[in-house]
Amino acid sequence: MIYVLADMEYEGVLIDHETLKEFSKVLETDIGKLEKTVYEKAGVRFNIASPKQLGEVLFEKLMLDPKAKKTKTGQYQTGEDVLLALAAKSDIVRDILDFRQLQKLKSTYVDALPLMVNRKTGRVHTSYNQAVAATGRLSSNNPNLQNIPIRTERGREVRKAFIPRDSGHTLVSADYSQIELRIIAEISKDANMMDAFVKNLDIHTATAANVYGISLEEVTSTQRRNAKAVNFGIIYGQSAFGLSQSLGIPRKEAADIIDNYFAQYPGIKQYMSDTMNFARENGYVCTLMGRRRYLRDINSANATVRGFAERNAINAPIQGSAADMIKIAMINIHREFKALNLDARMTMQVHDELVFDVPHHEVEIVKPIILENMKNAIKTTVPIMVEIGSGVNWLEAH
DNA sequence: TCTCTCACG
DNA sequence: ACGTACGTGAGAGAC
Repeated sequence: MIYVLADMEYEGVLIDHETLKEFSKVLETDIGKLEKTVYEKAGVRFNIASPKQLGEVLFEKLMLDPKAKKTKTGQYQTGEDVLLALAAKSDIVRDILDFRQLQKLKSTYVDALPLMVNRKTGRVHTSYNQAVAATGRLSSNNPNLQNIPIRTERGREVRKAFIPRDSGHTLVSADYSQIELRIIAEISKDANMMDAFVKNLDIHTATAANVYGISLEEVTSTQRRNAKAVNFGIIYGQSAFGLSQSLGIPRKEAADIIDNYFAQYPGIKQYMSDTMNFARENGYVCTLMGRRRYLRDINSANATVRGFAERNAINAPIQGSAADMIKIAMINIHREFKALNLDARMTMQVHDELVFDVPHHEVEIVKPIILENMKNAIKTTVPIMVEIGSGVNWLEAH
């Protein structure tokens, strides 16, 4: 793996300066407008980027919430969830949320990435760390290329600035579909969930049909949304409280959904209790490939501390097995590219996605190599699906 | 250097 | 009564 990562780091990625420079100006203008509006609505100039000052303005001057909560250091909480709850009745809060989003984009990505370009190569060279994440995932720093925006319209603009090395190349991106849910199906051998993947169903729709006892065609968008939240929450050991918070529904309703979920997927319930028992007796848990995560707090007398360790015990084999799988795929793809003397290069890894810089004439050669190696990295019963695309920038390739 | 916030899977 | 979903890295402010 070291050799693969070294080659990726040396290779680096090309950034389109002009796109980012232009975007930075646009953001600066928009941020300036938002600042002005916020000052007018607040009746005072202050540093919006300071959580301390912002909390005082919102909760002492404007009295937006008499029951505003404070952090353990005595500051008002001004996190996104807090502000979103106030946004419905206060347009200054909506402006502040917009300000935050744009400020983050500008300072963390749009202005910072060009400064990371290497003088000699003209490219950005991240570091991939193999021994940071406790689950076996990689991490990336200087700069972090594993958290480039994608969820919002304006965030996606940043991805357009990640481009091939020249006009003779194209970016190819391949990502695993629902890899963690496939792995929990594989590890738990739950018949119902395996069946959904074997039939290549939309897993969240299939889960909704199971949980609500209806046919696939009858599933509403709300039911699918609820099922999706449970599918994700389960991977992390989420409680009824947590599910009710994330969906904005009563705790009783969340508890019913979870009960139905475990009734439909008894193998997953079994996996969770087996894994916790294993951890209690052995002090560690294992991935499919035998990687261990030690859990020193698994038998702690402190329920909160123990709860954290228990959720780690459930999550680590899932997240860690997915990490093992993509690493094996990377080694095999790297080896095959070398053997065939290809000019295509692997340039980025984002947990379930690989990105390549490929000469046009090699695109149709590398696609099957990438697909086969990603799908077959580890022998599984559950089918593993990979989506692949190409384009003139990272957003288009995705 | 710590805290808070927020970007990603 | 308490806390409540896992894994990261980075920027800005405050001290």
